[in-house]
Amino acid sequence: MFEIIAEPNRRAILSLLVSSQQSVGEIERQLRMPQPTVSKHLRVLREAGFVESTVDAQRRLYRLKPEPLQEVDAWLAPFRRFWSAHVDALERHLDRMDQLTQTKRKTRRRR
Amino acid sequence: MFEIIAEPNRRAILSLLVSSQQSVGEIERQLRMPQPTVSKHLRVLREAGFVESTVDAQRRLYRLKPEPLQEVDAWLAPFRRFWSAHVDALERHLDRMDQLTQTKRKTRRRR
DNA sequence: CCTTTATATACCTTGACACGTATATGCTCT
DNA sequence: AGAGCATATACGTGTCAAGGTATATAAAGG
Repeated sequence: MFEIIAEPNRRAILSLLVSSQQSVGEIERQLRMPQPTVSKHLRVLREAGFVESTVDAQRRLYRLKPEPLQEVDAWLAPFRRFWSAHVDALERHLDRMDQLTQTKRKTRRRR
Repeated sequence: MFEIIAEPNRRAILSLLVSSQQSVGEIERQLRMPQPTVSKHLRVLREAGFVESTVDAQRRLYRLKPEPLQEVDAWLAPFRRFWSAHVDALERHLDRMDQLTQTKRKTRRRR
């Protein structure tokens, strides 16, 4: 999963698809990427469940599937807790600084 | 950035550090990973700004830095919008189904 | 000082993967 | 049926990164 989105071209493709579905040719043109490259990355993305495709005559329309990226999001959850805890700690620290300094200069930090 | 967290051992190290700072040896033991491997991954993580270290006698204590993972989180933002839009669409769809069926059977989906 | 402990680095080998080029598959339209 | 377009796949090549083993650096303690 993480290996998949480690590849810059694949991330570019995913970012393209977030707005709407696209054919291979459209992706190829917008990203200025040789067609076999696009097809191969799409294959990887499809097999990993990041995208799915439907047939439209000779074209294939690719669109995003949410699940894998949601798992990435889920993996990030503990870290989000970590850094928001840090912001809290920083705020408490600043508040304490505030307590200490407000006796000297009579201004107060806004909340 | 994405390349960094694509490596499973590095993700394991990051997950360890989310609870509290750890020395190289502690990481080595908890993850059952040879020491040079740990050191090399920590170097990569440090140079990419995912962790920082302080010296404690012969030990080095490594702790998380939030910024890089926050950037990953930021990259995910558009996709979060994408899939919550989809949940919304699904809900609207179910509500419409509800409208259509409630005339036949007199029960109503709970909100 | 010398040994032990903790961590970092050097070197080598191996495997995976991304790319380019060429070619195959498949659909459409005349 | 044949030409042309859209997409997929096959193959050969180069690069890079991870792992293992050995060794270097450095601090602690007797």
